Amino acid sequence: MSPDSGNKTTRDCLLEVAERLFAQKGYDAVSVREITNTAKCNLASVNYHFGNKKTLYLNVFRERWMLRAQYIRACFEENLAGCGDTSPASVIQSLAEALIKGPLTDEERLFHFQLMIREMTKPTEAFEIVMEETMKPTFEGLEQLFQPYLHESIDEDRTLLNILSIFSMVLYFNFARLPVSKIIGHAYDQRFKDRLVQHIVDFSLSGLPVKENAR
Amino acid sequence: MSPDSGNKTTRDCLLEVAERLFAQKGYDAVSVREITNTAKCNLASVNYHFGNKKTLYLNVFRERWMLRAQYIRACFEENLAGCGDTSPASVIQSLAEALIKGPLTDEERLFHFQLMIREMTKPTEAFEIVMEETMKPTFEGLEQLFQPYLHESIDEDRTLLNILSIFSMVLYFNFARLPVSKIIGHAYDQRFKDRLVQHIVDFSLSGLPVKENAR
DNA sequence: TTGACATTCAAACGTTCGTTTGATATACGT
DNA sequence: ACGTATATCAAACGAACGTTTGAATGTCAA
Repeated sequence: MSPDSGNKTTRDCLLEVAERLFAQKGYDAVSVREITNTAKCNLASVNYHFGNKKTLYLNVFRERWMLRAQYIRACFEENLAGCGDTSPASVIQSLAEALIKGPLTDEERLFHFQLMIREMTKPTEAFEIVMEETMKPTFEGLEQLFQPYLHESIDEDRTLLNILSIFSMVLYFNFARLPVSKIIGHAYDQRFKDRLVQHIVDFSLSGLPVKENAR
Repeated sequence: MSPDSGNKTTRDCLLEVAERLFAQKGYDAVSVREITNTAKCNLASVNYHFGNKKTLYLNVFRERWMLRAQYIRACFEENLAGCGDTSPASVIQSLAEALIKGPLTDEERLFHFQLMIREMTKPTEAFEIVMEETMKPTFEGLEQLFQPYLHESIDEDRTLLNILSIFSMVLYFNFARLPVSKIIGHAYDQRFKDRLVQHIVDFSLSGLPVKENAR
């Protein structure tokens, strides 16, 4: 046993290193040699433990990505339970906090959403995992939570568009840190993340803060 | 002269094919051989006309991406001029229409935003082009348009966050067609795009359509 | 201690990559 | 018609790729 350092198995070490590199550079830009060198193990170990590079990538989603998605979901449900009600304000607040501050470290969160974005721009087999086992259930849950509070005239499609819009903001502020930082002019520290959550809640509930007489 | 078909030069043909493939698959997943085969020209022509693969990629941004960004911007300004005023509703409507229906074909629009997303997740030298020459100027213009209509208490940062939120929706609905289609349950036809524009305007101005007594 | 199994290792496999080369074909001013 | 610059071509270059191999090492029940 000679993985990265500590008592992790070579297999786990490969998954950990692979996740970081795949998220940062994308599947094709990372070589098996780069993974095994970073993990300080033999070149052949990827094929020994996972069969091939593609299956390693897939297992990053199965064994790591899915786990993180479950953490985030659990955090959302805890946040919401702590609110005492299921008003849209509470739901959005709980969701934004789980996704932007949440249970993950900054690094984990970045990898998580980078991998997600990569699957959306160039879907592989992992796309099904992301969609069917994570996004669809979450969106259906949100739909049911919002339903009683929305105007009766709002059909299902519009509710989904609203949820997608909230999701797009969370996703964007998570993966596009670089351009956001460039435009806003400061880093993603704790204070900024608090502000981000507040902004997403405000914007989702009221849109632009326009003067009444100017609409 | 033996490019793709018609009277385009080999150089232009290479740029055209390269844009499509880079957008669809990403820089590393596309080989020079795949580009030159698709463009029906010789393997060496990439190096003859552009020096190397990386410079070809960069020129896709310089000669094609930037041009499209200018078309979109011009379309936005036309739309806004047609509105007769610069109220937030008119600005957002003009912006959403330019970006979602706009002057580009569906294919062009997809490539445009896919390339943009790729630069945001893994920036190269092209990132500077996207940020400094396109996004920053656009955002500053929007900021000045919104300013007179927003509550005086709103500082610059909050205005930028609002603009980024609108932008995140447009970006998401443009590049994430696959997951959006999967969740909404139908394709990106003209009717859906009309609806999308209307939704973005509504959501940006009012947020969720929540009953008054439930906020 | 032995034998069976799981894991790690250095080395090599054939393939594909980006790039270079030198010959050949075409276009154009003189 | 000639000479020069421009463009295209087939072929080859060395390097890096994913994967395979077979020997070496470690682990542990019998």
